[in-house]
Amino acid sequence: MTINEPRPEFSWFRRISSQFISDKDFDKLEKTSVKLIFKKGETILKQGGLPTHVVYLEKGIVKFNYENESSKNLILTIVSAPKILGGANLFYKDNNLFSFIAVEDCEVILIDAKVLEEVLVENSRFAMMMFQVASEMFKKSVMNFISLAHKQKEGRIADIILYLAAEVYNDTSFHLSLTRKEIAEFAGCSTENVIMTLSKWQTEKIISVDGKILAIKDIDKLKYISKIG
Amino acid sequence: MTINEPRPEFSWFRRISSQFISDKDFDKLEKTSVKLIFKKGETILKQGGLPTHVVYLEKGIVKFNYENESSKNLILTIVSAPKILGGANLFYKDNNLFSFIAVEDCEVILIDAKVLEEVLVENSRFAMMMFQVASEMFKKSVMNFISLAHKQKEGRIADIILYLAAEVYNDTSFHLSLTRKEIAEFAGCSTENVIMTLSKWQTEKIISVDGKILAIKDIDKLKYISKIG
DNA sequence: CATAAAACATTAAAAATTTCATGTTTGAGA
DNA sequence: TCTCAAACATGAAATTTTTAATGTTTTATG
Repeated sequence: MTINEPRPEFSWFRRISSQFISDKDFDKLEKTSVKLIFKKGETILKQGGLPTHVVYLEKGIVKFNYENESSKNLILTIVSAPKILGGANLFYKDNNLFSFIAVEDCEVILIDAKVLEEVLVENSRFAMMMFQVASEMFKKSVMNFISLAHKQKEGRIADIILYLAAEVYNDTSFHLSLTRKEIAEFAGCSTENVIMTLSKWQTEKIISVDGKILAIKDIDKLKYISKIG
Repeated sequence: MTINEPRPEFSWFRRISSQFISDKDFDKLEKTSVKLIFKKGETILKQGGLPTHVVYLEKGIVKFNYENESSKNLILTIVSAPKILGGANLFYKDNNLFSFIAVEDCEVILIDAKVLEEVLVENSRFAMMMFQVASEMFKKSVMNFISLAHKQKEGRIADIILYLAAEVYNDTSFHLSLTRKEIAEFAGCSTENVIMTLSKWQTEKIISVDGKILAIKDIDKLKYISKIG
């Protein structure tokens, strides 16, 4: 990670915040924030660490990673910029439940959690807005977990491809920055299963895979697979 | 469901709220609240409905139930009184993601969501507290999902038994109000699997089952099963 | 109290999924 | 550019889990 400009940008965050808090309060947040650049694979915030900062993801893609005692990973969700991360960590005083890891090169702004809390206490409508943002993210992971809990592998992988297209890459054709192994950690199945399923779907012309470029060719069929699980 | 006393009790909720809001604000909440009694199996709040109320569970046990298109149920979590439910619904304006269903006879107080929001906006520390309560609940379901996602059936069922003892019944021996089918819906596996696993554990003297009374006999072994997954 | 429905239970067969073994391709760093 | 590790790929064996078939027990209700 490299320290960059001393004065963060906050463009998207400033725009949505300005309806709720004063310039003075925003300056307070800005002054105590640091902008950092993380390379693909680097850990932005570590599971088990103290939630001293809230992460504003300005650019890039991040995975929420949970590592268990036997070093097996589970990806809870994947999000793309611009977004405020750490909804769970934000108001939760315990150690971080999971890590944030850059899936692509990221620009993030670390906001001092204490200062943010001060501002939230002074601006209840701003606090409510932040809660809502956090709840949205919560909802997304819950929906993924539900898919995971009572669909079979194909339905789960279909859900993930659809989710990536709709929420992360905003396109039915995208440069997949996740490895097969990571998709497996997201779907809660073995790597081989992901590889086999993707190959199968390619021969069935549901998707096409060319190097790292994945394109959904038959979104209706994919949605059908998701539906029947 | 039967309408009971016109004036709700709120005892636990009043005690924790009193540090944050005025008596006047509390009265405002109280006046617009209704106390209801739900019998085992009754739905307190329905999936898909509008989040017009926040539920204060005064007495009883409630399951968070998600029903999919093919009428398969998934239990997200189970909680016991006293507790504020609907953390996700509270700040989330969309339709309810899941239902609250009484697992035992329950006494609940339905708080008008609009009025509560007014009070929250006026009392940011109270809002922060409420969000923290919601986050705690979020954490519990996430931990269950994680267990679900990369443990095998036995590890998952062990996790559920341990969770019920520690968080719901507060005892290693308890009157199990869930059916095997419900445990299966919580563990994300088939009913037969739950039945077999419980029988097996009984012969291995890890638990004892006598009618509806379940007792953990060897908590270390159960924790070991949970750990190795 | 009778009776039907739901819950509980057990087993074998079928299906899904993982593990393992092996090999090729790709990509990052010396 | 060479080299090594990781990613990608495939198939078969082993394992886990579900489904189905069947029967007993418990519980709720007329």
